[in-house]
Amino acid sequence: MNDERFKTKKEEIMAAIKESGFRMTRQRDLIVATVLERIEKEDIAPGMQEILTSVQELDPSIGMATIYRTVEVLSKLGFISLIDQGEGFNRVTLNQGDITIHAFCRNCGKSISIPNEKDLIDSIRELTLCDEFTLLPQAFRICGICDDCRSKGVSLENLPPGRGRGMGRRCRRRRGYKED
Amino acid sequence: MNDERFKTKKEEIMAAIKESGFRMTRQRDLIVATVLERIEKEDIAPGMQEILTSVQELDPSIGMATIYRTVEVLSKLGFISLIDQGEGFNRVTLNQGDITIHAFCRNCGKSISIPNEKDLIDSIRELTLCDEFTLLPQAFRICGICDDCRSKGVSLENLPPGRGRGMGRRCRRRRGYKED
DNA sequence: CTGCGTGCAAATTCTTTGCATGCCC
DNA sequence: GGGCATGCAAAGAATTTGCACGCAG
Repeated sequence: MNDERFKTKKEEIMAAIKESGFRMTRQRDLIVATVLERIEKEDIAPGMQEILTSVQELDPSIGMATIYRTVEVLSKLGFISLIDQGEGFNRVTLNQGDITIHAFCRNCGKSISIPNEKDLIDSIRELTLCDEFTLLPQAFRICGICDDCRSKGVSLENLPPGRGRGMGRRCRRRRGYKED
Repeated sequence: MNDERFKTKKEEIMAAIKESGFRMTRQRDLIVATVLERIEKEDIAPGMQEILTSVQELDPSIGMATIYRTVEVLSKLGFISLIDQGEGFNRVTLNQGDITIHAFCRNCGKSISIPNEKDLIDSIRELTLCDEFTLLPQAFRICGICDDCRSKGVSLENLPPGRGRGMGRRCRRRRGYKED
């Protein structure tokens, strides 16, 4: 993914934000740029916390609420999708056309490229076009075990927990709990 | 889905629980039965709260923690998957073989049957078997708009929010939110 | 100017866990 | 009888929101 396309995408998004009646702010500019950079240059679907951390390197005053609110706008405009990989939080993926497939290794979390992704997308689109219902633009996640992990002996039997929102979390800290 | 198969499935699960070293309890029996009934008879992927409510009709002393803990066991044994449809909570689906596809209408929430589901499953399996990575047993969700809603004029443009864990929730009720 | 967007902190919801006690094997 | 399972309530994490103020248009 070259700078050319990166810039084009960013401008496309910014234009759409304005056209839709939303306002273009310094914060939104930074967030859009950060998300695009993460996704397009590192091929990673970033989590909300990661986005916040990156954005705060450029402007520490930006808070998490703004990240969520901007992501909501981008989602409404159809540019991104939120996917839950069972890690306990959502990740942001860029929509490629109407159907995006995101495969990852459930052991190491790495993105996995699907050899015939286009064909698979076509299969999904074809099978669901047949008049039963209208497919919405969306992102699919496929979980597997990558080659590296597999060769290290990781298999279905010895996978780490990782199901549910935080299932298997262990350490806890105390925080003032409010009762009313 | 007839009673015969329902019973068989339940016994299969209960046997697996014991064989794996877990214990079979009155609570687990009720939960397994309830989940199977919901899924196989009503063709619905129930949420945790729904399961609790149903189970409590049979035994009001059972708490949510037990539901979560039992679901975790069933998930570990590979019988079910948790899927997040962007509603703010997980739903439980029964794994059919290694790949399950669950399509639903993003407007009314109804389950949608995919005409050529088997073919689509084969496509996924085929494309991902090719030595890049090992596909894990899992459930996919496909969001669309069902025929009914579509004919009522629902389209991509006027869909209710519904993305993220509660994104777009508007009316909130106080803490003790129970459906009854 | 007008009112959307932001920052902050508190609130909310779903989920998980510590602990005392129950009951499967 | 030993130890996993359960119930309860508190804790925890991610996400959302109310409010006062800032800034885009």
